[in-house]
Amino acid sequence: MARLSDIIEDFIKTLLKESEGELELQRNDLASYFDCAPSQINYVLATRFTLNHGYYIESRRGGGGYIRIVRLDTDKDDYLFYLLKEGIGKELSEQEAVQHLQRMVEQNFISKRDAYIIKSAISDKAIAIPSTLKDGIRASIFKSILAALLSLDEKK
Amino acid sequence: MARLSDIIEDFIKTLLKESEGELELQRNDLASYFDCAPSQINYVLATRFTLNHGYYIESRRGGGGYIRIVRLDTDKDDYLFYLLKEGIGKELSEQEAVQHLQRMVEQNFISKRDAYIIKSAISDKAIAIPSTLKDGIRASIFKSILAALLSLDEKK
DNA sequence: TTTATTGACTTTCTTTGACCTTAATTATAT
DNA sequence: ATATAATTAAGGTCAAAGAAAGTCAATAAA
Repeated sequence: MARLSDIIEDFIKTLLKESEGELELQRNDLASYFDCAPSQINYVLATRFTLNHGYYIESRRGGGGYIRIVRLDTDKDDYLFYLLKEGIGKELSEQEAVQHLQRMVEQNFISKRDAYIIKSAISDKAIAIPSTLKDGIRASIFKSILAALLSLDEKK
Repeated sequence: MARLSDIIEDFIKTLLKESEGELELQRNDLASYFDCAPSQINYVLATRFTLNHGYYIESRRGGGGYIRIVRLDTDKDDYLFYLLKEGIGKELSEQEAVQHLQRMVEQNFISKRDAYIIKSAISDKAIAIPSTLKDGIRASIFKSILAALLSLDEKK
């Protein structure tokens, strides 16, 4: 018997296909649809819809709350997608980050202005914590920015 | 399922646009128009029309009472400079950061795309460290970005 | 041993209502 | 006519209830 988590994963991916890569759902609805604990939805999201997998999750609690799942656009830019999935590991130095940004500008994926803003966000000065932690934070911030850039939603 | 508070927020913002940023209304009228408790109007104002959001609220009780909402329009560089120098202290919550970003978008200081990228950089998820440190890092990253935005303006 | 499942508990956000304060108007007493 | 009291007409506050999602650790399954 296929694991429920896999079934839920497939279900969400089907929904995403039908809705062109962007989807808002109610955790409790989905849980009761599959007759499982609500927290299992979180488990599925945490293990199969991470940034590294190419998905971006947003959510809100309270009345009218939701979970929003965005499939990042693979076609948009292979290099960025590669960076997000494999090119950036657990840590990223300032120097490496700047090199990535340079290349992104050269490839015309972001403007010089974008690069300048992003650089300011991930600079050593901005990340004012003990240096042992810096590269880890920088990696996660950089990935988060890549996800935003790859996000389908052009309006934003 | 759309939150009533959001609908009321939009309604007020539409009115504000029509009246060039200044508006007087009756709490009870608005509440009965939306068929909600009067105190929900206060909730909307308290959560969506704060100073950080760029609004100023004045009111008066008793007969002939009113609520006056004023959108604070400012000069871009003045605002960024103020925010950088005084408006943001040692710590900045994600919520506050988003409020500032919303205001910057509404005032056309930055694009929605910019805001989206910046938001991704300062989100709780991106800053993956113990929560006691998060707001401090966020403040310093946010300031660093503000400084970048300011210096981009100077280049012109 | 790793991966899934479950459920108790927590946090966040929204909605509602009971009660409080302030201002204006109207009625009453001097 | 005037000062005062009562009434009415606003808006404010706060806490409780409700509506979501998140976390984490214990167990179960593979």
